[in-house]
Amino acid sequence: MPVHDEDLAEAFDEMADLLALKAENPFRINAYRRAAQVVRALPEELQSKIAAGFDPDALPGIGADLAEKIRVFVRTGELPGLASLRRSVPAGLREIMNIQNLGPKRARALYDALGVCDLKTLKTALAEHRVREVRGFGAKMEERLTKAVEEIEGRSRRLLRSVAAQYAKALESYLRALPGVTKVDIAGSFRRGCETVGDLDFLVCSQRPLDIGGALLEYDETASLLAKGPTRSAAVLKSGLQVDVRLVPEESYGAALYYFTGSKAHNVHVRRLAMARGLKMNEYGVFRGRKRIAGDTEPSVFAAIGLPYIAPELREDRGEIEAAQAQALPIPVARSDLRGDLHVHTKATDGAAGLAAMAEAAKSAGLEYIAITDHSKHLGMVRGLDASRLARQMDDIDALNAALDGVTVLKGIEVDILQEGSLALPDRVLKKLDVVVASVHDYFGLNRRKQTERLLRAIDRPYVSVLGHPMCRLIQERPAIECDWEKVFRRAHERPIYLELNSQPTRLDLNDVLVREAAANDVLISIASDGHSISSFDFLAGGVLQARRGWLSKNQVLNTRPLCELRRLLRKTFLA
DNA sequence: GCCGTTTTCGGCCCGACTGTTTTCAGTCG
Repeated sequence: MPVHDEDLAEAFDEMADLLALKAENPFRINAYRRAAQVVRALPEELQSKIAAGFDPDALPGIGADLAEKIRVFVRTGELPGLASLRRSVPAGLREIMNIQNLGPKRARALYDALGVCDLKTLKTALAEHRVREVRGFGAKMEERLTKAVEEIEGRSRRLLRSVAAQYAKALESYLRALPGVTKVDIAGSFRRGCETVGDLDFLVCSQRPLDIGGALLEYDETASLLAKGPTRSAAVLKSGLQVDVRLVPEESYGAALYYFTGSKAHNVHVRRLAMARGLKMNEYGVFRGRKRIAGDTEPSVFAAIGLPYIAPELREDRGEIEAAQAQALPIPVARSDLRGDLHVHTKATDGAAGLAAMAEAAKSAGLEYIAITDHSKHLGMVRGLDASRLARQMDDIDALNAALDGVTVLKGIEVDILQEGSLALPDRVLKKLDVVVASVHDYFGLNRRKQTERLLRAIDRPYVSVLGHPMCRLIQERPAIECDWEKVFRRAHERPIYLELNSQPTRLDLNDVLVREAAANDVLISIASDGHSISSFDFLAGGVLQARRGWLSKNQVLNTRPLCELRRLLRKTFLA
């Protein structure tokens, strides 16, 4: 029976929630939460790793007990102890303990006092004003909970980073323009470049700190103020996005920026490290005894605890701290390292602009080359190119290149991978091109074995250069295909072909974990816009963020190469 | 339940804010 890492992580999370409801040892609870997080960050599924002899005890935060539980889970799909725990705690309490302002303690208190055992009974108790009678609760809390329950039903979910960016930039400008404000930064998951963002964390330095809460209340886009204090204010925007604004003194700005950038797991780990060195770390600085020894800038904080600077995108406690200690951190690729884009559409198929316009836009975006990769003709792609239209486009590209200065257009195609792994155009057509991006656009639901075989067969075709948006996911809309990525990466390396990191904000495909794994298999990554209009090259910045989260350095990215070297690398993908 | 450059036992990150208290617990990030 296939057992997935996400199922295991969810079981660990449930274990933690139920133990919390029983007010068990918080450190034991935390051990389960940590285990869930560690499992979620794994690039390869545990079931196959364990089958190959891997000992889960080797994972950080996993000891003898959890290792045994993992082995049992992988074998049976059951987490030892979870079933009996479920019987001792009402199931519905789990869903309400994650409501804002309700935690395990309050959820339990409502259950004990009122018999509240799920969302429905909670709603009733709130409506009948029985909650305010419970010891530890009151009218205010009742009001907050009522609001939180309403919000849950409206399902305010995480926003794509690119969407959150619009709200973030507007509020940033507003805060920056306030009298007395000297510094503004956006920290949190936004700064770490996460693909989705749940809230926005602002850091502010101001000579008039007491004004900030009021200013936030007066902001056009503020729906309601959640908190207002001398160092922290919080609000919900009309967009549903929650905003936290922290006020910090200049001398603590770096420490606060570091602290509020997170991730939480990274912070906890680094703080343990500092503690082992006899230092104390918080958002105000690094302290030896009472003496602050660092804190005005982020680099000063790193220096004080004896670590090299770690880029925000890496701060997930996925090995970056150990790498930093070993002086083995990557120098993450930057947007300015990109010289080209190997996945671009035109109005010949579903794009909005013509060849020349896309080439000029690429040049303005600082690129030296692009590959035009319109769709192949296939089911569902109404205007996909057949062999004759493709031939005409190739002639057009020759003519355009003769006229262009400072940017070169390569001939390519985004060819469909058919259900059995063959391609939608014959080899004799593909071999005339510079770049062949092969992508899956249908049959997403094949099982793991079939999907893996399909991709391996496509990789083995003699004229394929890049596997396009390999996971085929749409963030928050469509899950990734099931696939043995380890096999795909190994085959891509042997062949060789390259893997795409598609920069469309809804795709970001490969994701951070798999990008890192692909690069670890010595597969070059093509960071591509998949552009359909002249503004699409802006997406590359988001792709680069994801690449940085996947630890990629410049030399691991295909399109950082100068054109002549790129041509050489592309020729290597064409067999015979 | 994990873990060890003071420890194999006794720790485990830490401060802010709120509401409900009468000195603090719970939640959040």
